[in-house]
Amino acid sequence: MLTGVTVEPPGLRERKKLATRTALRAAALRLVARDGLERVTVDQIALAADVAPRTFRHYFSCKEEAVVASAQEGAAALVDRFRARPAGESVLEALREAVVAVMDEGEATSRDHLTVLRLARTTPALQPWQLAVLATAEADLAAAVADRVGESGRYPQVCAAATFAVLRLSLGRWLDGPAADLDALRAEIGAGLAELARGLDRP
Amino acid sequence: MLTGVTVEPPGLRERKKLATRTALRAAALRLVARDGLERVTVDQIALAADVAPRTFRHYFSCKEEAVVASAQEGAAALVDRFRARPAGESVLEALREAVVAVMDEGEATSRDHLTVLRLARTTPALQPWQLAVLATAEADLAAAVADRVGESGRYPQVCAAATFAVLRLSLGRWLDGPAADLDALRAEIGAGLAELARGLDRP
DNA sequence: GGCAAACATGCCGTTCATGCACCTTCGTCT
DNA sequence: AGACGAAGGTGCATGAACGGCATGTTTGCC
Repeated sequence: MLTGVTVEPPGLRERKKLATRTALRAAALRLVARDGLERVTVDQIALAADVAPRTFRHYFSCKEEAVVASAQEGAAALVDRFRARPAGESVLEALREAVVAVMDEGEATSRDHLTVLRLARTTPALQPWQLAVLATAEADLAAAVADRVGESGRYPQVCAAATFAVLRLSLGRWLDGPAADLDALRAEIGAGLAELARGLDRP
Repeated sequence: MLTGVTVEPPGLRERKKLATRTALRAAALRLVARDGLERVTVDQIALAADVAPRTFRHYFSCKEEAVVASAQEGAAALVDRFRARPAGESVLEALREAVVAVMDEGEATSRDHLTVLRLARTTPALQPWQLAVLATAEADLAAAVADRVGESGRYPQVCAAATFAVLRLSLGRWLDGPAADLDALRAEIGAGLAELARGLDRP
């Protein structure tokens, strides 16, 4: 099992809650990707997700948060894959393989994640919320790194923060660059992580 | 000269504009630090800064942005100090010394910066905006690093992103830790940057 | 002095955001 | 099985936020 939290099967209530949340974030992403952030209201998102407008704010505090929620799932999946990597790999190796694993599997999730990234680059108002998502996932990744190396000091935090920074940069550079295929993205991320592994100082 | 942008002395209009902006961000920080983010309205901030409520949104899109604007000045100062470091120092050395220089000088600015950090830790709604400030400064720092090493590829971006990540983490760890003096903060930042210099991988 | 651009302000409508009360649905206990 | 408590979903009301537009005022430049 990859998710290390809930062991008992979630009840009907939990599943409905998750379904509502998923419907809301999917609707938010779809509408905003189609019409632009400014031309979508919370009411429209709620309507598209078949819930009352008031219900929307039980899940998200604003439409920006709903849009980037898809990226949150991707980041959480990355942490799960990292925890599942064999102990033989070094920390950065395991991280790189986890990234590759996440990209290779969930097609729909992966595409949502990339859609969010594209949106965040063209819509400045989304950037703060996208960064907040990364910061949240960063704490989880730091805990996972701490578990892996058996040490809970500064290193896991620095490692997690630097990794997500490289991930964010690499995706940006990939979207800016000429080659838009996944292999180019893997190479970009690998090169970024290699720089972290090698040490960042320069004379 | 440290600021490498404007060469001609700014006219009266520019100075008044800057004064208004400064008054607004100072008022925002003071009121929010005193009463909490939720209990301060944009109208109150504008009133305290002696401008019309409508004028506020010519400068900031929301009160959160006004509060973290103080941190933006601190980050911009760091980039300036980094550019001023002698060429003999390595990149991370220069960054560390720039941090020390910023902390040692501007007493008022430094305290505002730290106040923002403290607020951002107790007020989750501020976190996205604080991170956005760092991301903006990150681009400037990457450009400065590129100028220093004479290379505009991936390395400057990774270096700037990792540095700001370490800075953010170190300040957080310092605020959490027992010793609240500036020497402890310098040590924390130095240790974090040393980890970046050494390379982050672990077996 | 005069002119054009930029800034500050007021007005107004839309959207956002949240507290409160109520209803429905789910989980659990007996 | 039936009942009860808890939690989610909904509607309503209210205050704040946000942004376009028109207007007066200041600034920079000729």
